[in-house]
Amino acid sequence: MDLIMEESKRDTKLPAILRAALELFTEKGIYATTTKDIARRAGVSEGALYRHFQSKQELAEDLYLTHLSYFTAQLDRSVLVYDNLKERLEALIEGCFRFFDEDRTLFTYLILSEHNELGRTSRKVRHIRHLVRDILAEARERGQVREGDLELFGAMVIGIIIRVAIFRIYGLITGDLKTRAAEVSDSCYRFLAP
Amino acid sequence: MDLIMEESKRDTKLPAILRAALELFTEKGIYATTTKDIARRAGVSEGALYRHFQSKQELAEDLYLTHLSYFTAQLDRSVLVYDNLKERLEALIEGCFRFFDEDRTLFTYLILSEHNELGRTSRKVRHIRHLVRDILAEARERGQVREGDLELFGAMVIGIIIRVAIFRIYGLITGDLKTRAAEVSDSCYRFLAP
Amino acid sequence: MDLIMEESKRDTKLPAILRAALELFTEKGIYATTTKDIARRAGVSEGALYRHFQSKQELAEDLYLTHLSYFTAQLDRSVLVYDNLKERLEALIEGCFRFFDEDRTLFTYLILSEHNELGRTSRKVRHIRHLVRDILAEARERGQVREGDLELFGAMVIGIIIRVAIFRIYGLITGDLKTRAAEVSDSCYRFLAP
Amino acid sequence: MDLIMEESKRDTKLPAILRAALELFTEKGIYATTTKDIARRAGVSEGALYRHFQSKQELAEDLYLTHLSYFTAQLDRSVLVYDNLKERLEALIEGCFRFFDEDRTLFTYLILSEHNELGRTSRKVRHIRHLVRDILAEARERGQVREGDLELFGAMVIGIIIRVAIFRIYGLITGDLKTRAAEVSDSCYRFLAP
DNA sequence: TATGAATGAGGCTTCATTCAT
DNA sequence: GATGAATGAAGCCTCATTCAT
Repeated sequence: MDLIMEESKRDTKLPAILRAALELFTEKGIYATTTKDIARRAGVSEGALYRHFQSKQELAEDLYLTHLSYFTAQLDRSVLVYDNLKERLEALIEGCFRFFDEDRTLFTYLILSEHNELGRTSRKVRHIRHLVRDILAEARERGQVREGDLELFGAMVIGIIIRVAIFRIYGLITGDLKTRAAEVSDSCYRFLAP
Repeated sequence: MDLIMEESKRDTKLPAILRAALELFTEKGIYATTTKDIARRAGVSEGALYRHFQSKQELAEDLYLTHLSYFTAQLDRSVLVYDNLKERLEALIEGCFRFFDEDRTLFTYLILSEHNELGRTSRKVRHIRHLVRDILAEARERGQVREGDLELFGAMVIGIIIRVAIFRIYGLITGDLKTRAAEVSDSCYRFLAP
Repeated sequence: MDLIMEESKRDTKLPAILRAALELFTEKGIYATTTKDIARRAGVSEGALYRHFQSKQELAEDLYLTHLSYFTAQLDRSVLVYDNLKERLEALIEGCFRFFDEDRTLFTYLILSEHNELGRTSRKVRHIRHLVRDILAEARERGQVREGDLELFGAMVIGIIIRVAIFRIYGLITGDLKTRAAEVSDSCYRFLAP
Repeated sequence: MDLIMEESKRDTKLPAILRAALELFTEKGIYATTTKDIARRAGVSEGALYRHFQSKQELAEDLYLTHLSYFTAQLDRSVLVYDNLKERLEALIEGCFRFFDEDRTLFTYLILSEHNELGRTSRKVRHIRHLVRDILAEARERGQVREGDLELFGAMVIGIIIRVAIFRIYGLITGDLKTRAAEVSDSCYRFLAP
């Protein structure tokens, strides 16, 4: 009984606000999204936003930091199951694409958006960029990567993942990305392998 | 005499406006750039902008369409010199990277910015995306590309070019990109070749 | 038992609210003080304020009217003990300064603040202004005040009391004001005496 | 002709804005005055305020610093004509009261308002408080002031000037204050003289 | 023609007050 | 009765665009 009351007290409009903000930030960018937009889509008043966040900016940053931490941690775990480059690339790319298929909006906000608007905040958190760098560094130690600048290779892997997702959004590619994971990771392996 | 002075005034201000706008749009985005910003950096009054453009939006679009057309046309010519995938990739990537080295701001505005802010306008013009698509389609006809979805391959090539440039901007890669062109086009060829 | 707890709860919160409000109104002014400020400093919820007062304005007015009535009545009594101007001035000024020393915040709220924010309300209650006027009128009848406009003299006496207190707050004067009472009332007497 | 054009260019709404702001700040306080109030009374749009000032606060501070500097400098000069306490007090008080009669609103804003809202800004400028302090210090050196704390005496003189003006505003005193100057400065002299 | 003051719409944020729990 | 999330009305400020000079 008490529990229920507590529950219902907590029955806040926060989730609706978060979802509305995420969608709009992704669709139009943080700047172009107005607080009124968010409020309307969330079905609340504008003032309600400010019970949960001090500013629109803070809302955007919270959304970014919270979810990106979670996503990267998950991806880290998936990758660490394996110890060779080929399987790690597969795990990485499949993890990304599965996430894209499950919540395209969130993936777009976290990974595809360039986020000049978040400023330094976006550097505070582990990103797939760091994961890729780590994967390649370890692979190099084990002799699983051919000669060449690792940062350059990292840029290429990440560029591939991101642009494939963007093509999917624009409809230049169709269907679930998951079904493309093997082909993409195979391609990456082709240019990385010794 | 008056005429000449007026002429030269006009000659003198438009380029300043265009350059100022380009820089600011690239640095902060179109939305976040104010007309006052542009006027101040160009050394003209705010009102003066409206002698050349009907709106800030039009200025942004003009800038995009004009330069992108020109760049893509140049790149088209460079690529058409060759008739095989390997050399065409080299021409493409070297063209892009050389452009990046020569005018990073313009390259960023044309190719790296996602430009939600330009809306449909950004679809009106030939983009390197189309060039890559054409290169791959012809290569496929000539049996120079292995099996696999061409759109997917295209996404990957473009993703690589773009992300390498972005890494350069963030300082994760250093030096002129031109020096990386061979390594990058070689990598592309490795995963595209039959 | 429950009743007692509730009773004591009520007993406990109203004074906290009143004190918090008084302090904040004095520090920042009524306008600049938010209900959230008051609630936080009093350790209650914002909603709780509305159990005791219908509005922030009413709280401010209550605070003013209640305490000022009480203070002026006390001062009236102190002054009426005497029947000559000299001693009455001493009683008046010592009463004011002692009050200042004992509860500077309350004195400031009642006497030093100009209270545009209270509007007409602040005219509803007997103020030291009226007491001074009465003292001087009686003194005039008894030939204890020299020639001159009594209202002007009243303004001067009150101005002296108030400004000395303000100087104390700004630290331009130091120590308990009580120790200055004799010197100040003597000065007043000097310019009032025939 | 050119001159006229230049003049008319400068024919800005700034004076109207300054006057409207001054009046409203004096009537209702800075806080309680909205930018909309100011704009309406000045007959301009709200945005127009921001061409001349960065914020409402800056407008309030400018108004204060500019005019107070000017007023105090004038008063300084009037007082320095004399070299004895009696005449200096007369010059001081007559200067204040004449100013009050000429522009009551401005005098109120500069001298009568407590201006918690201006914060530290209000300490940046010479105030009649400093002038009075200087007058008394010199008089003490010349043996023209009786024993006693000079700061306390200063507080009393200023308190008298201010409160007389406030009584005039409330209508407790009537007529031009200038006509009261002699009586007031005489009273001050009575309690200051040895 | 060039300027920059002005406009007016709209953005972000605050806050007294209400109300469901 | 107490809580604090929510409301809705302002408040301050920004900015693309216009227009008198």
